[in-house]
Amino acid sequence: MKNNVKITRIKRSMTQEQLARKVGVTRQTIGLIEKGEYNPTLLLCISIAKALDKTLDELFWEVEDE
Amino acid sequence: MKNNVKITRIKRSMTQEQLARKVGVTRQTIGLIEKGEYNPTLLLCISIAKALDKTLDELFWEVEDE
DNA sequence: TACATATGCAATTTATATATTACATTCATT
DNA sequence: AATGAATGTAATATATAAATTGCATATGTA
Repeated sequence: MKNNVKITRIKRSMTQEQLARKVGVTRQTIGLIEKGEYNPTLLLCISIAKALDKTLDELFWEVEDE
Repeated sequence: MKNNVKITRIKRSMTQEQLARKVGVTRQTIGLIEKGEYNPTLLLCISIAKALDKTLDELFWEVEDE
């Protein structure tokens, strides 16, 4: 479950902590999602996408394998 | 959490049961997701999208409110 | 009418996403 | 080298996605 969260967050000059707070989850949750060994819920994916000004597809669609 | 699963499934002439089987979940899970009062995981959303030949955005992105 | 198919829905159980707490590591800066 | 900020990671607890079972309802059709 690879995704583009980490690279996009860094481009936005945000820390995991900042993204987590904006999205309303803990830093650890963001870290695990970025690591790709996690299966977040749809609402969380949508929140992350909006926080990073991206769409679901841009962050989570056919990033690799799957 | 509205989405376009139901309308797309019907266009494809599939039953909830058929979609559920193709995706590997139960009919009830599909029913609840279509009803929109459910928060499926990303992997399930991706499976549903592929089963219906759509992308995440087409099924789950800014369908309404949010 | 009677029967089959598709769907809605509710209760309970199970699996897992997420929170919480805590500590280790990396890296930049002083 | 020492300090602090950012991140990795692990154990346990809690919330909730999803499974399971079962029954009700609607609708088409023989």
